[in-house]
Amino acid sequence: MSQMQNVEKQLRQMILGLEIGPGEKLTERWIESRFGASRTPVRAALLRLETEGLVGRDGRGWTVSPINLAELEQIAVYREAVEIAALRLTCSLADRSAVDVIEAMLESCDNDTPREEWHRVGMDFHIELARLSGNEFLFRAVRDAMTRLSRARWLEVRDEAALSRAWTEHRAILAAARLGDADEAARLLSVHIVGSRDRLVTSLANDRRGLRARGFAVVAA
Amino acid sequence: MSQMQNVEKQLRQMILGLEIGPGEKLTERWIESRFGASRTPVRAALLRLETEGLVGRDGRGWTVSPINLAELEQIAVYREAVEIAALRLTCSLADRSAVDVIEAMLESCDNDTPREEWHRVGMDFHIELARLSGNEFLFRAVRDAMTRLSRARWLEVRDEAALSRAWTEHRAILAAARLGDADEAARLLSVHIVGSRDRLVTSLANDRRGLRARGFAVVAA
DNA sequence: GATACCAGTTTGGGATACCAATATGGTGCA
DNA sequence: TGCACCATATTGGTATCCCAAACTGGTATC
Repeated sequence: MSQMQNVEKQLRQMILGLEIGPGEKLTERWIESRFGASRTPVRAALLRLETEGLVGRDGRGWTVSPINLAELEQIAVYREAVEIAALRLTCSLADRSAVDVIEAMLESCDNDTPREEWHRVGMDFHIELARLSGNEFLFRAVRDAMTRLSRARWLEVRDEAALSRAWTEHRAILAAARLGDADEAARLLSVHIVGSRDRLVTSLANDRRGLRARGFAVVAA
Repeated sequence: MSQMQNVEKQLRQMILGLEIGPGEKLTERWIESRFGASRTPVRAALLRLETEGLVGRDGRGWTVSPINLAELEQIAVYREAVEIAALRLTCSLADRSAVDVIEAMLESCDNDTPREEWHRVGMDFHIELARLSGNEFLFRAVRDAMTRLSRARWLEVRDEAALSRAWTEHRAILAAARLGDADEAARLLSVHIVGSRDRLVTSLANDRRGLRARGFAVVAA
C-alpha cells in the first residue's frame, strides 16, 4: 500500500480511537515524524480527513475536530433521512435474503466480545444495511455519518443497558425488513436513531466535564 | 486568495463548464503550467475535486469523471431522500418567510437571461431551499449532489419547454412550503425530481452519440 | 505590574528535485 | 507486414528546500 493511504489510515485510526483527543492541535511536521512519511502524503491525508470532518483548520493550522453536540443532533436528522430511504429501498427488493448476513453479524457479539468489537459492529450494522439498498450515494452518506459519530459512540458502548437495547432494536428492524414491511421497518429505525441520539447527547452533556478533564474539546449544542 | 483555492476553483469551473470534457485525461503537470501554479496546490485541488466526484483516478493518473447515467439515476433517489427531508424541516419552521428570497431568485430570470444564469439559478433553487432547513448535513448533501449533476444539466437548459416546466414546478413547491403544507410540498418535489431525472436520462441516452462525438465520455446506465 | 515591542522560532503554503513505474515510439527480426 | 523488444520520455509519488506569516518569549518602557 502506498505511503499516502497508510498515513491516512493510521491517522484516522488514532483520531477515531481517541488516541489523539478531540480539539488537539496537529502539526504537519509532527505527523511526518510520527509516521515516518514526508509532508506530501501527510498533507494529502489531512485534506482527506478534512472532508470526513475528522480534522479542521484552525486559522493556519490543523485541529482534530472537537465533539460537537449540535452537530450530533443534526447528524441524527440526516441519518433519519438517508437510512430510512435506504431501508425502504431494501424492503422493496425482491431478494432480501442479504439481511440474514447482517443478522449473523449481530450474532457474532456475545458477553466476552471486546468493547471495540461491539463498537465496530454497532456501526457496521447501519453501514451494511444501507449498502443493501444498492444505492451508492445513500450508502456513502450513512458510512460518512457513522464515521463522524464514531468517537462520540465510544460512550454508548460503555453502557451495557444501552447496548442491549440497541441490539434488540437492530434485530427488530431486520425482522421487519425481511418481511418487506417498509413502513414498520422505517418506523423502528426512526425510533432507534432518535433514541440513540437522545441517549448520546444526554451522556455527553453529563460527561462533558470529565471529557474536558481528559483534554477532549466538547462543543455545546 | 491562496494559490491552492484558486487552482481548485478554476479547474472546477473548467470541468463544470465542459471546457474539459468528461473522460478527458488530466496530468498534474498540464494543470501546473495551465494555471501557473506548482504541483503542491495542484495536488490539493485534485484531491478535493476527487471527493466531489469531478475527477477520479484512472490507474495511476487522473481523469475527468465521465457522465454516468447509472449514477444520475442513483443521485435522483438520493436527492429525493435529502431534499424532501430538508423541505419537511423547512415546512415545520415557524418563520418561513425566507422562501420569498428564493422566489425572488426565480423571478430574476426572464427571456433575455443568458443560459448560464438559468443553469445556475436552477441549481441554486435546490441548494438554497435545502439551506433553509438549517441542517448543515442535508444542505451539503444537496449541494454536492447538484454539483455532480451540474454537467449533465447543461442539456436541460437547452430545452426551452423543460426549463419552463421546471420553473413552474419550482414555484409550486415554494407555494406549498410557504403554507407549511409539508406533504404537498414533498409530493411536488418528488414529482419534480423524478420527472427531471427522466428527462435528463432520456436526453442523454439520445444525445449520447453526439456527446461522444464531442469527445465526452458517457457511461451507460 | 502591565504593556508595547522586537528577535528568534515554528509552521503551513509553495516550489523543486528525484525516483520508480508506466507509457511511447521506433527498430529490427521473423 | 506484423510483432516482439528495447531506449526514452512522461508521469505520479515522495522528499526536501525556501519563504512569508504567525507564534513565542523575553525585554525595555511607562
